[in-house]
Amino acid sequence: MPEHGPPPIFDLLNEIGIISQLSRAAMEARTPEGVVLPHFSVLNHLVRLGDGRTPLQIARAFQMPKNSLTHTLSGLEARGWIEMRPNPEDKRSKLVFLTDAGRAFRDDTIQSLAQDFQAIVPEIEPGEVEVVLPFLKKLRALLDQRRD
Amino acid sequence: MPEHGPPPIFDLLNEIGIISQLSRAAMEARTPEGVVLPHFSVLNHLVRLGDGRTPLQIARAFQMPKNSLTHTLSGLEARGWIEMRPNPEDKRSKLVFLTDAGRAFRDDTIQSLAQDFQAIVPEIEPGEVEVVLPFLKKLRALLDQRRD
DNA sequence: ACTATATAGTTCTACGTCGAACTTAATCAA
DNA sequence: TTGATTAAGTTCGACGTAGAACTATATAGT
Repeated sequence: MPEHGPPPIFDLLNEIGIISQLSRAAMEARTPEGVVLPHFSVLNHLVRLGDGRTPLQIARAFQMPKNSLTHTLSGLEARGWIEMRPNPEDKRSKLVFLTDAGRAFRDDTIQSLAQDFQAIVPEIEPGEVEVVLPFLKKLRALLDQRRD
Repeated sequence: MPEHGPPPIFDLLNEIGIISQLSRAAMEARTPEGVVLPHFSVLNHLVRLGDGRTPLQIARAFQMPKNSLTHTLSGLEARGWIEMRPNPEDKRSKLVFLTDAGRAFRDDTIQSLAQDFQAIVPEIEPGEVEVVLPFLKKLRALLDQRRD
């Protein structure tokens, strides 16, 4: 008598939502007052993929509305972690560059978090990551293309 | 030149954060004005695990501060989807019960979402879920116990 | 029984987030 | 070139979220 509950994707998304909450809290506990996960995420993004990007490119990478990113960038700029320069190729646009202080803060945060996650890292086996991470990327891509 | 990046858990959490955002947006697009993911999550929780629980129990299940849950419950109550009754065993406390309208809304939402996720569900293989879901539960448990 | 402490839930306040409207510049059409 | 449309970024307003303080009740210690 299959009161066939919701498909497993609901369980997955439910769990993902809670983990997202918890990891954000964990991250923000290690970070100066008013510095929030998106701040770190943007810095990390710029380090890994290179700076000199436009705000819109960054916003799209995080599936985040551009007005939200404006707010995040203004916080980063106020702390001297990024610089906004005009985009020579498009006067409407800007380019975002990391400062040395920005790189330093990003590195320090990773250090601090890695230390904080020391107890967790060993519990994660490479084999699991090999399955889970691609799966998550697939799921993200599916959700992304689903919104017309 | 090993600028050895952050450990894989950072990638995992990053991906999880974005998926959480996307799935929330997808869910709220299918839902009446002002009805937000936690509303549905709480209803779903009560259906699956049974109602007659206290707000605090629910808040803990979602790793959510109790004051946030107060807000969510008041929204559910205002829409007639739950009832709050006094807890006979503890006069400080209350018990949360589903109404018929609440169950109906939950079922309808699942229907609508399942339809919406039709394109995604087939892409998810049972074998993947068997690995990913337990992994996520483990990760959640680790993150949870990590906050002292 | 009495006091101190802990717990359930709410209120107050601050803030991150996001849709909508706006400004300015680029692109496209004729 | 001119006018219309699209794109980049900001501003404004509404709202969900969460820390801190508060009220009321329960529990523990003596």
